[in-house]
Parts: sequence; structure tokens; C-alpha cells
Amino acid sequence: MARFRGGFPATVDVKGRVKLPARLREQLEEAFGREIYVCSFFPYELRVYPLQVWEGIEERLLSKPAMKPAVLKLIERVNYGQQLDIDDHGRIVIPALLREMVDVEGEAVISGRINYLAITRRERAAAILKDLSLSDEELEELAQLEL
Amino acid sequence: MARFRGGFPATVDVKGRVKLPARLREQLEEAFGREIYVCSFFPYELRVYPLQVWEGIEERLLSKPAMKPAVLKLIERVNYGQQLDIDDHGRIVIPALLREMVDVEGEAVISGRINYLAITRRERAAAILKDLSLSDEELEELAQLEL
DNA sequence: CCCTAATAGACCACTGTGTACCACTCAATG
DNA sequence: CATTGAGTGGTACACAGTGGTCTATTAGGG
Repeated sequence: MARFRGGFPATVDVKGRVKLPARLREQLEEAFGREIYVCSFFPYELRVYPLQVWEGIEERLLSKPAMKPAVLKLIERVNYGQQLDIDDHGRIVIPALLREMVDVEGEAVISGRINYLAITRRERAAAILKDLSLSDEELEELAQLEL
Repeated sequence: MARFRGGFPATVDVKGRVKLPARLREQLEEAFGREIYVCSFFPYELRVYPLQVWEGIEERLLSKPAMKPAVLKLIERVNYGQQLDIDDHGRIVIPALLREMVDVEGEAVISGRINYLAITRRERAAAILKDLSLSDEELEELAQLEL
């Protein structure tokens, strides 16, 4: 099974077009073809799932018992996603609605997250990396993981 | 199992090319081949893992129950890494995105850390060593280790 | 019902970056 | 002193990435 890894710069133009990084695109197309599902779990991040993978997630999501508020909220968000195709040049077009919701335009970063790709504004990505300082307790936690 | 040891001077040129110290490179290639994963755990340090080793860490990281904040932060950081190959001259090219985020350029130090290599700016390495004064209590602690 | 306007999608052409290749210097060893 | 290999730097070419244009389709208004 392909594992998406690595962060790559990307730009979202005014029409919402984004070129997927060649490496990630190759992996994706080879393993799953060109059909994808684009949605957002969080306000600041867009996710690109191979359709095949997404269907599995959808399945699990809908089968959750009791339908807790958190799950309902997530389903609500995720429903504004879009099924899309990767075009011949390796680009996808992010619908205006999604772009507005997630606020990705201009400079962005696409990062592989094992089974999906994440698209965020570059500014935000940089801020995360710079500010992500760990408290002593957190360092302690990590130390215990024995990585 | 190979154990990476020792600190070596290195330079990161304007294109992001770094020659891995011959000794470390030999060890790495012999034991794991040329595929590596470069990422950053902390804002000032780049880590070079043999891909094989990295996959193990990834596994453990993703399988952590509960997903504590510290772990989530770490995953966030680590996702902006890059899977790379060592070229015929023993060099790797650090992508611009990573260079910006970690601020390694020009004079650097590459140090073996048992199962990965660390790359930092030489300036910083020197500063750390200078400031590393030990309190009396800490000296006491060390003494008890009977090294 | 037809025509016009607007928008989305496909096509095409250019540009800049990254990668591969090559050449040189310096240091170490025999 | 010569030879080898590590380390460094430059160059050229291919292609990933980018942006613009054109066409087709749809919706809205006359």
C-alpha cells in the first residue's frame, strides 16, 4: 500500500487550480487512479483522499453508533467536500465553496499524511513549525515513547 | 545494527546540497541503502533517518493510543519532511521548504545519533556547547552515574 | 424561445527549479 | 612526490510547475 509522505510547496491560483506534487501524484494515480475526494476535517486544512480510500472512511463514519455530537459535526463538514478527477497535467480544481471554507489561496503546502494529502496555507504551515514548541511535560511524554 | 557516532563539519550550499560525512554515509548505505527520510523534530535541527528506520518510527508514532497533544504536534512537524535518495557523490539535496523551516544554510554540523543523523547550523551547535554549563546539582547527578 | 453573458473546464505555451553530470581543489596516505 | 578519494562548486538540460487563452456549456434575461 502506498504511503504518502513529505511536504511540498504548491500554489492555488485564482481559479482554484493546484498542481499536486509530482511524487505524490504518481503514487496516488498508480495505486488508486485519478478519482479523489476533497474535503476538510478542520477549518484550516483541506484533505485529498483517493476515492477508494475515502469510501472506506465514509463507511466507518456512518456506522458509528449513537452519532455523538463530534461525529455529527464532522459529517456536516465533510459533506461539503467534492468528488473530483486529477486532470492530464496532474492538477485538481478546488471548488470556490471549499476554498472559501478552508481559506486556501495563493501560497500553500501539500503534505503527504500516509493515506491522504493535506493542503494548507503556507503561512500557517510555517507558523506551526516555528511555534510548535514543546513544554517540559510534553518532552517528557515524547521521551517515553522511545522513538 | 549500525550505530551512527561522531560530529562532522559540513556545508549546505545555496542549492541545499549537503555531502554526508564519508564515514556515516558508508555505514548508512551499507546497512540500509540510499533511501532516507529527512525531517525535523525541533525548529533548529534536521534529522536524517534511513527510510527503513523511519518507517518503524512512523508506525509507532501513528499507533500511539489516545493521540496526546505532544504526539500530534510532533506528527504535524514530521509530516513536512521529505523522502530522498543519497546521490552517487554521497550528497543529499534538502528541499527549500525544509531549509526555510529549520534554518540550516552555510556552515553546518552533521552528527551521528545512533540511529539517525542530525544536521544543525554550526553557529548554533557552537552556541549550545558554550552555554552548556552545569549546576552543582547536575554535576552531582552525573557523578552518581559512574561513567 | 433565442441570444447573450458568465463561468468552468480543457488546451497550450513558457519559465524557473531541481536534478544529473562534470570538473576542480585540497587533504591524506603510501 | 604521486595518487586517491573526499569535499565543493558550476553548468546544462529536462520537466515540474505556472499562467493565460479559448471553447463549450449553462443560466438568465429579453
